[in-house]
Amino acid sequence: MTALQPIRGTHDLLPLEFRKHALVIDTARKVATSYGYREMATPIMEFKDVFKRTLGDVSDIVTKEMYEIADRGDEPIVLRPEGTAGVARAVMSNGLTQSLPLKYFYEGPMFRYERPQKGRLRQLHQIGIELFGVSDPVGDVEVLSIAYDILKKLGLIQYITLEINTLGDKESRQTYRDQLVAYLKDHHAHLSPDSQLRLERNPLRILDTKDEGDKKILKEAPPLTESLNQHSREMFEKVKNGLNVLQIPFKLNPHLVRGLDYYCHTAFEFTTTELGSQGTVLAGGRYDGLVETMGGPSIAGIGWAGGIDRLAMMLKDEDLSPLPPPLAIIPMDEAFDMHGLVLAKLLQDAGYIAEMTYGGGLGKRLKKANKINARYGFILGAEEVASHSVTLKDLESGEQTLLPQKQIVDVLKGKGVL
RNA sequence: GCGGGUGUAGCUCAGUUGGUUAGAGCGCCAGUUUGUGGCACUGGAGGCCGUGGGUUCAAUUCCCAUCACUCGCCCCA
Repeated sequence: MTALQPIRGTHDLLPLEFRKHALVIDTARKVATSYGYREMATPIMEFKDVFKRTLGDVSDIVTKEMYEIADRGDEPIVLRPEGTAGVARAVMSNGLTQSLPLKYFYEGPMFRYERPQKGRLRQLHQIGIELFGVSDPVGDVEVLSIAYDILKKLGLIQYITLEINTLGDKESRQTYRDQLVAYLKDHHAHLSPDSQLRLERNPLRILDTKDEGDKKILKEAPPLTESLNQHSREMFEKVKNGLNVLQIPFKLNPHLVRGLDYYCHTAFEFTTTELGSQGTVLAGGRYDGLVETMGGPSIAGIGWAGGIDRLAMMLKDEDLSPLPPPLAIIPMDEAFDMHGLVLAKLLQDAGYIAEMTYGGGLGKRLKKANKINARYGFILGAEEVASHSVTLKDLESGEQTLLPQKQIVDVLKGKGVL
């Protein structure tokens, strides 16, 4: 039986759920396109180095969450755990650093070897936006605006809060890191075990702790804002101003720290309380140093990734537009099935959704027509076939009329059916 | 990776203080209705009670392990 289960942390997307995914993707694609962002796709597999170099050697994603694939070559290959590094790699591979700015939208599966939970899968699906070559904060604002529009169009924005913070540039970040570490070292013994570990590996993440004891210690800690240099402060001011101008509400969260190494300056998260502990639904920030760490020129970058699975989970069945009712093709006997298929094709070519009913006589097939929610049925019996006609039945009123097959498209149009 | 909970029919869930053939509702199939559906009535199929092992005369029930889901932590979208 275990062989019949999907692999842990993966899911089948049956039509109902698939439509929610599709709605998220279609909405995002439409909005991104309206901002001039172009859709692209990178391979699902990459050399391990692409992520190792960029995400930071100590991040969980690199140290323990990547699916490594056995390959015949020597270079280790992995299933991509996130999208940005691959897109940055593609920019360099294709020599696109000469044609800035670059504006991209992408969508697809990512893979992380984690313990599955609600909203946390091993195969997860993301939409994402990347903007390369714009160091001005107007880029930050634009990218945030795209995210906001998408969430709004999905009807989810009322359940979602935008939190933002700045990490400052490299210099500010380093200064602050030193200060924070110095302070926390004095309190080392009182920190939670998790945070003690983070102090070595990624001290900034301690700011985001959920431990009450840690939180108390952090209250007295030097605030990040004081370590920001002039430039970093100005950047952040402009971002906040821009959001105000566009009337995008946000909450400052000085404890917001992105996990991935490549982030600097603006960091943001769209969060919800609807999904339990997996509250982040879309997140990102600025990553000016990313391309350079991969061995390319120094190019500014900013972007975000959104969790399709999480967003889709927030959608209700009613958020989906109802499927148009199909036309049911009803041969009265298997002998007329082929005639039915021919008739169906006629309707399909005219732009209608025509669904065949299979097996059984008239009564059984009418039942099947009801089940697929058809509004009209096209009955084909010996009489109809002999006279190249068809009986059109209104499945709501029961009213039916015999008409020549040639006329059916016109008749449907006359009834206003499309 | 760490800690807690759950696992009975396609779905939602009863139940068995360890003891013959494990139930309901919905859904599915068929019949009443062999050129007329929705409603109704009648009947039927479908479960190695997640999987493997142990204890016992006897296990779906108790114990252990395992798998999956789930809640929290870690991490992240």
